[in-house]
Amino acid sequence: MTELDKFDYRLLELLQENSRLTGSELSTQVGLSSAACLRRVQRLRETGVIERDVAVVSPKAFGKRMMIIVLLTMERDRPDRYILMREAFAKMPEVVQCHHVTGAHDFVLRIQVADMDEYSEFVERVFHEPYIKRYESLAVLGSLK
Amino acid sequence: MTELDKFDYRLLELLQENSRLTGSELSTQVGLSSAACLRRVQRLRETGVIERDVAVVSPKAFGKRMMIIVLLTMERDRPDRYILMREAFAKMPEVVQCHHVTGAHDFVLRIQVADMDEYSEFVERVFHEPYIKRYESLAVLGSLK
DNA sequence: TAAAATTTGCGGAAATTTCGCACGCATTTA
DNA sequence: TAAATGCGTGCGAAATTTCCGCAAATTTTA
Repeated sequence: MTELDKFDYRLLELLQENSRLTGSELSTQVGLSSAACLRRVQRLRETGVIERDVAVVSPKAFGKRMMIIVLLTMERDRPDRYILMREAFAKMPEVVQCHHVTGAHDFVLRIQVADMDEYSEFVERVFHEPYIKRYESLAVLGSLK
Repeated sequence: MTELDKFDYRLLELLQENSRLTGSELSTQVGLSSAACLRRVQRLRETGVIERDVAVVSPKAFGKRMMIIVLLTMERDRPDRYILMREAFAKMPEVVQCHHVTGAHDFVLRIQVADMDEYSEFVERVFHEPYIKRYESLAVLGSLK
């Protein structure tokens, strides 16, 4: 893949904000013709610089009003457990993000639920397992980006 | 806003995966005409159920190969500092996500940088301030979603 | 500096989205 | 109960957007 120039960076910047911008809208912002913009965007997609395009759905519209970040520490006896955990988290609709990390904790999860009841039910179901040593819940008051 | 039905949920599910699906592609998956699908999607956007559409850019394509989660604890003397901090974080390109949380920590940041040098430079510049009491860096080994 | 390769802008063609309209279905109103 | 009203559908035309070929321009290579 060839190098990205300032036009590509500008396009990426714009599309990260709003991927529905049309060729001519991009054109006026970037200073290239509409066709040139679209060609470059197409290429950015093909080469994997743009991995995918997604719709961001409001959690509130789904009635999911609470966000919680969980720091998870597992028992150290079974390293293969990490892979299983990741796969399990991937399937849970409450888990909107999951990072495997180094340090005192093993996983950082971002959880989205309707209310405290739903969360405590989730905790009961998922975290009360023998191979989970500790978990710390941080309620999110507000977010950026 | 009126209630969402199973067609809407199906559309949201599909568009969260790939927001570039065309009307006719949605049509075959959902079982409504192309026009009906697009009308519903348009409505979901207007009513804010779909907040926005974004391109997901590969951090690696930008040379940002390291992801770090930071747990930040501030001094408790200046509550107004939180707002300033959030605004400051919003402007930093390294900070791709920022949550203000309750509990032992105050902020959870997700940081994206090229390498350790760039990270230590960032830490030096941002975290070595008198009103920051403590920070814990968790290097991300892998992520889901 | 000349040749080669890449990218651009300009149309027109193809694809996609938007819109008006008539219809069916359910709920409300008289 | 019958008529009226509202809402969403499918169809097809119009509008918009994307895609693609081509010649000119620009950049890279030798």
